[in-house]
Amino acid sequence: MATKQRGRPRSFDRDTALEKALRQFWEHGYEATTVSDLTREMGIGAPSLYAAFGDKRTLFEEVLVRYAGSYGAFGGRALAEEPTARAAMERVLREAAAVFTEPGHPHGCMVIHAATNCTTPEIEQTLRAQRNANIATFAARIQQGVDAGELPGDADAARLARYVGAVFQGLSQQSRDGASRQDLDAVVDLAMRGWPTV
Amino acid sequence: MATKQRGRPRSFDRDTALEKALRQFWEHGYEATTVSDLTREMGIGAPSLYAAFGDKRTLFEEVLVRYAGSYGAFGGRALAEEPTARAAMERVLREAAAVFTEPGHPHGCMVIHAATNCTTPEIEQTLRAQRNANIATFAARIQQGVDAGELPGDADAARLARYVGAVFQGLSQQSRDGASRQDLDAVVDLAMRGWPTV
DNA sequence: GTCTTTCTCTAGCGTCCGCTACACAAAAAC
DNA sequence: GTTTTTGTGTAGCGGACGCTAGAGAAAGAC
Repeated sequence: MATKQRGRPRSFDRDTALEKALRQFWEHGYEATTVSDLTREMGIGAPSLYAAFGDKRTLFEEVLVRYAGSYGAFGGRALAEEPTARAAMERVLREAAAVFTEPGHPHGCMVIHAATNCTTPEIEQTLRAQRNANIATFAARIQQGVDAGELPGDADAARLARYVGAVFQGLSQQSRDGASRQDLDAVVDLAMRGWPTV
Repeated sequence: MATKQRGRPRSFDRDTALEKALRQFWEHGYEATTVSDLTREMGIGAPSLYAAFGDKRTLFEEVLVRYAGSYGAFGGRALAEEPTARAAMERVLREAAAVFTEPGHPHGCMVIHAATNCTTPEIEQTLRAQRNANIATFAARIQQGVDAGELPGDADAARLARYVGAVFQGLSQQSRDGASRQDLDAVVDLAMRGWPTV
């Protein structure tokens, strides 16, 4: 494999261009980002974009994968690495507060904001499913904590997970509306006071 | 005033048509709602729409006023009628959980979701300002509670208000993603556990 | 060098967008 | 009745959208 390519080589770096596309979709959302916006930011012509990435929707789907593996990967790490359910959920929220307000890229969570007003139902549904799947992974981690006796035996993992998800989404909206990392950390402080103890 | 109109009378009820427009904007957002969608749902032709409501943007602004005075009015009532800051904030969240999931109209809060991915910066900014203004009214009510000794003297009204705002926005997103009123009530239960006591 | 393969550029396709000119219809004023 | 005023329907404007045909440019294979 990886045999030498014949023909004229691509004149741009595909990975760099993909990152530029990601930033555009993150900032403006799927539909509000036009192919013209993309080609301008990526520094390439429309035919090059279509040759390298397929159509706009396929490009967006590739952007989603890239996002999940980079800016959106902190959640999975927190779930895997923290010793307790509470520590995992708090770390998810703390890192969200940090990433959502980090300078140098758009604020908030792309999965929450990129297809809010979307006339392509499949795209809207894809992101909605992603959000609900994330909450389901929270619930699974919390249930582990319940089973381990970290939480009261009658604690409802699904409800706690939805609570964390709602706060997470609130943090994202707040960061879009101008809140600072300190502002969001204060929200997390208050949110974690609701966490049940044995 | 109210002297008899000359000329051919309007063949549709303006208020009914405005409510239909509100539902469309609430459901799909400002930009994803086309004039064609509006005329179809309102049951009128495009020239009638433009004669009665001005352009699309002016119609949306009138829809915002109507929303604030109807579906969005519960917040102001809670702030004015409840005796304590805590009761006011909890009622805001409880009524949000109810309204956001009420059958018969779109779910969630229009001010939060109608201009998320919006290429008209003025519209996006108008709704952002509305959201932040709402949080500021929360802060003012909470400060009253602090001054009245309902809360610890060092309680930060602005931070508490932002917390309530974040939970409010999380409830709205959750309702859009399919959460039931019971689901949201459970979120409010947990959220109010974070509220400070003297 | 020539041939083949692949990328890039110009130019423009068809469609939908918000919006409106214009002719006609329906009411009050007279 | 006629005149005046205003709403409605048809039909289409200019522009932006996502996308692509076709010609030329730039590389490896030989």
